[in-house]
Amino acid sequence: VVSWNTLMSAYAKAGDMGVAQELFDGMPERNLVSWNALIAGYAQNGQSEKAFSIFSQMLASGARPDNTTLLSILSACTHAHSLDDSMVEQITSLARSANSVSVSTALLNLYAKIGRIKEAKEIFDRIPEKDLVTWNAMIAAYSQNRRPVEAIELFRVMQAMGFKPDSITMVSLIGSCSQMGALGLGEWVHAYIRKNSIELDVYLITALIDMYAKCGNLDRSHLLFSELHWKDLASWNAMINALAIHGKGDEALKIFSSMDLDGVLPN
RNA sequence: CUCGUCGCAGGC
Repeated sequence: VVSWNTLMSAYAKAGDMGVAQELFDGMPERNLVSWNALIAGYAQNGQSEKAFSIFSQMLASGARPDNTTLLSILSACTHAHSLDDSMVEQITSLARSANSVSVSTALLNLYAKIGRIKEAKEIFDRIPEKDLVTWNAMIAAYSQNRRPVEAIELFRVMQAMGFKPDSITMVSLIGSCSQMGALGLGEWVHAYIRKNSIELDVYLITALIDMYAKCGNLDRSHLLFSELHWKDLASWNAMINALAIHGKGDEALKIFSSMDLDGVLPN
């Protein structure tokens, strides 16, 4: 079984769900991990509907879902294009009774993605042993729902409780500063990043490029962009948008035409 | 052997 599971999840990770499904169907025996690997595969490949239908088959077969199953299903819900309310209620009631930090964090994230921020915060408050991922998820929830003030307030609480933030925390904070047009605060966060040697990855640099542009400091955006060596689609878009905001359409077009020289295709 | 958190733009 273990070898079949390993093989199946290798195909799932490679995005070949056709083969993964065939392996699952042809297995001499299945265990919980087999179900979990198949569901996780569909969830990770954006085929949420398939993940749900395998999940129902799993329940019908008498297998008991564990926390890993719930995490994959919650992830499928979070990335689904459309969700009916009865599905959400069913999954969330299962997830609420799981009493696990990771399941609660995934549930919090689902509520946030569907705009039910109040419920997300309730889940967050009830998690006794919050870890870094939990804090990051809630701060991101506020940032993504355009509630920058609450995001920053929660970061203060996180600090007061002695948690060390990472680059993911910083991306949400910088995003909040962009939304508020708060240059001073943005510069403070940038200084905090340097002082605490937080890793500057593409995500964080892109957030900084966007923040400086939206807060009126285009030169800093330019500088960060030129120092960024592995630019991806989002970082190019951020820089093009930065120039556009400042009325520099000609420069934006120039940057746009150098994208393909860098091997990135515009969207 | 399977699992939770992050950026730009666009669409609506």
